[in-house]
Amino acid sequence: MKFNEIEKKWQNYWESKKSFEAINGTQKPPYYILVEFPYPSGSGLHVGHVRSYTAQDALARMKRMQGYNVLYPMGWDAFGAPAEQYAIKNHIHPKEAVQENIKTFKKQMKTLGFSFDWSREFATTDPDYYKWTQWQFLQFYKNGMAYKDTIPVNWCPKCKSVLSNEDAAGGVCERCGSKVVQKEKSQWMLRMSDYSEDLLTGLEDTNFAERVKLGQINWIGKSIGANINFKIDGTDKEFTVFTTRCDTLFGATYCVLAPEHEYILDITAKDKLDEVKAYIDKCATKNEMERTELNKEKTGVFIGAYAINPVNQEKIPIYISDYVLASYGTGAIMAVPAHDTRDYEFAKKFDIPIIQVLEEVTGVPKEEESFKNSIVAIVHNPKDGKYLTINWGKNGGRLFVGGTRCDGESAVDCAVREIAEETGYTDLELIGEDFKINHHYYAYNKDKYFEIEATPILFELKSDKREKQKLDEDENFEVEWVDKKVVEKEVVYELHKKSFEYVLDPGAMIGDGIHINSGFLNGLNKQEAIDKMIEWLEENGCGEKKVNYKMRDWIFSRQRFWGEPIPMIYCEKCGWVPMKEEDLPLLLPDVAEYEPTEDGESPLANITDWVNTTCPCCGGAARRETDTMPNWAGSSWYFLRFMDPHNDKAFASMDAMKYWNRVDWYNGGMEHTARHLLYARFWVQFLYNIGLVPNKEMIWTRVSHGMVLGSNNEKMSKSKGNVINPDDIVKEYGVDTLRVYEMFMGDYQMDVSWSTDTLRGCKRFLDKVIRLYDKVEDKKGFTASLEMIQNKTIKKVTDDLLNLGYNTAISALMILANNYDNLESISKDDYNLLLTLLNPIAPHVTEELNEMIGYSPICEGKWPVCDESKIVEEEKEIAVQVNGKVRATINIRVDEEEESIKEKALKAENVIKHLDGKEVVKIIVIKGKIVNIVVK
RNA sequence: GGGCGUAUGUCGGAAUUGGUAGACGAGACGGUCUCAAAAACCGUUAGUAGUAAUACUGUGUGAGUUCAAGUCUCACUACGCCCACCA
Repeated sequence: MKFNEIEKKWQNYWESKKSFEAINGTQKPPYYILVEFPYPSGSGLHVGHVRSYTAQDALARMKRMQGYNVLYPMGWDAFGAPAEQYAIKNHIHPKEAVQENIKTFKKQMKTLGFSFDWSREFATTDPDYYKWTQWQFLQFYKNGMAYKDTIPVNWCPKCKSVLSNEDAAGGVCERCGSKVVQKEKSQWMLRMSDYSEDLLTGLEDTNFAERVKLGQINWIGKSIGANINFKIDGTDKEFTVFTTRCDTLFGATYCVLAPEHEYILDITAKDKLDEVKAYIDKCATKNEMERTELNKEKTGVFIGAYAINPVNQEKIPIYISDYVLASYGTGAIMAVPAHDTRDYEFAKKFDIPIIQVLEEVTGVPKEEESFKNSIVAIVHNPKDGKYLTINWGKNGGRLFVGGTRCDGESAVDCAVREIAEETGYTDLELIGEDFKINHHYYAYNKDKYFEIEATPILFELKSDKREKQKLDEDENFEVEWVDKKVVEKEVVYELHKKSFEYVLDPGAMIGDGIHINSGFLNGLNKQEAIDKMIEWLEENGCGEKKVNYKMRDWIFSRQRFWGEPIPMIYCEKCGWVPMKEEDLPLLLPDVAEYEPTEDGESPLANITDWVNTTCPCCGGAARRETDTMPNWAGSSWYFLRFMDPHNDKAFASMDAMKYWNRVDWYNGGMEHTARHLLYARFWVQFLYNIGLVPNKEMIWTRVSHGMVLGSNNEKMSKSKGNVINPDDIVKEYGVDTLRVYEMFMGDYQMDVSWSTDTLRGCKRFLDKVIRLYDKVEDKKGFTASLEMIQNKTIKKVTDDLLNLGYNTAISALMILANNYDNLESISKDDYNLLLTLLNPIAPHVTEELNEMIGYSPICEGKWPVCDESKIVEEEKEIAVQVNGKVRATINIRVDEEEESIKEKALKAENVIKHLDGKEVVKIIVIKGKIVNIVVK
């Protein structure tokens, strides 16, 4: 039989037998496997889809054989912009395009033999489904979790359309290339930020992959810092700043308020008012893109007022600048230019003092050290770009000029003196001093440990004028000018290396170190100082510990047609009124024009029949909300619906949800690990808090797969011509080959590129399995010589299918098949075992071969269990190392005594050779693993 | 700029979690079968030297910990993804 006939035959069999339908409430233990439902795009199934669906399918098939009631559902995340764009162009309702695409997807999925429970299929665009999405929105609203706020949106004046951040990347409309502007819009918001802490702690009740958890943690962005109150000089007013670096408070040399800050005009000096107002107005007209543009020159205005630094009562100037965001923290910062990049740039531009309060530490601090002030002098010759170094050769390598400061001598004076003494050059121009470094070292000539505070200083050479060097007797070095490459390669001493980096690329010192110029913080590192400063602030009533989250509330409105209508009505008299629950679903109207309005309202706003309605509260004339929900809405709870998909009384019954309990295994793309997963968890936690779902976390394990790239290692795309269509592969090689290949191609969690060569190798493997049929004899039981490898393979495959080790599972099966192939004949049971283990990945061909030997269908049978007693090895070959190098191997019994292993190891021929003339110091025996003989 | 991840033969990738690096597959080369080809089968395949036994080198770079490092620690480089004036 041809493989396509075999495939059809078994697919029909499964369908007619309803082999994969999950039944709510059976006695079997439930197991819920979920894979992200796709957006049914026009281009059909991607080979990437095939990879994750096959992986989960293999797990589902194994779990069923292990006796679980497996729920492995599939549906469609079918709202979204592409369908709407298509509809605008072709003047048809998006739902028609969506239906067409779903048909294609479903046909492809069926061809690939995925064991989805199709009886539970739905699309987010089904009114029966989005009715409940709308209903849940009403619950958010009724519990005070949904509110309206005015938010700037990306607006393309040419397309007359609101753009997502993605479509507006770089401030340019992705579709037409025109410049994106900001437009204020009143939007629905969900109070997601209220759940920041719960979403963080909830992770402990999940089994998400570590990198997935990290993604969530970073997105939530909890930072523990401090609020610090600054009094405004000469007034009784004060303002509060948020900082994560309160340890640097002694280095604060100015403050900055966001242009939107509420106090500004109250505290601005009279003669500065016009200037300040002008700046505020200018910022207001700038769009978010312009304001957040990278590498932009800093702008700002001094407002003529001063703040009092609470820790040292210093008067420091207050500026306003748009690099401070009103929406984060308190909308005001204390600026520490020495230790913050943005503050540094601003201070340089406005010539504000920079005070270093933290020193980087190099070398290793020791107990008893002598202290010195010193310098590292770097001299640059602008004529040829070379740097002045002194080369000590074997006695210290290449260094810059360095030296110790005499009493009362400034760092620069010291540097000038040392340069003259050691190299003779005197005609220098000072370029700059950089941040001091705290360095620890051991001086051989003095046999002493030193701690030095070293100042890196950069000079330019003005002329070759040179005097005689004044060298001590022991100063025996060459003065050499070398270029930057040589410096980077040969100046390896940490202090000098760092100094060079500092002066070459001056900027804020961001890292950890020890505090200086900081009163009671001196000598402490960053974390110690933060803790101590928070303590001090709280004791002195001028600040407090403050937790901040990056995560904001969820902007829940989209100015689009093809989304769930938001079931809210605006009445002049009653304000915003929710629709009555019994009137849901609020259907999308059936029209054929979806042009957005002139002013960026959703296309729904044009459909007056639909918009105009009556107020559910007073019965008067009212208008519907015309914005729709974001794509994320429907996908935030679809996994609950799969538990009870046909319920018309509730989104899912509590009984059904309690039976399935939660999603045991959820797989999807890495790109969704932050946002989709966070939205879904937020949604569930809210439903839990109002008593509608049984668990606070409804997803247990989450794993993310890597992408399937084109054979050229780039993302598959039509324009690059590297797209592989799964249909073509199926036609030429068969479904099972494609499935085996996609599981074998590489580490499941990492990106892999397509290789048709390797695909052929998988075909060969399946051909070999088919050929093995000719070796099957009508014998009873298992072939004795195969039992060990068989049981090892059972164990390996079972473990691997549960741990994403699909590629190694297949490799183990290949080894088993090779073992079979080496024999003259095998038994039916031998053959059936191989077929069963391979069945989850290659279900069609294995069922067929299994039927040919007269066995009943694998999918109705039991998954084999490893007999541990059969895999105990008695003898083992282990390596013998001499000084860590393998010199021989010896055979030992697994339970062999250490003494006897030692004896054998020492007798091995090649070992004897390597012991010759050496003294054995130690013999390390790791039982059953390795012997290492240490010799001198 | 930040966060996360990755780096192993010609290629995709293994490595019992610190214990014989390169499993399995691909490709290449040589052979068997054949009039021939395909398929299949057998052999070789990290590098260098050697007929061989064997020796040396070798998991992005540099240091370190250890009897022992692909695996742990630190620094660096390159690439990928996500985020980004987040204080």
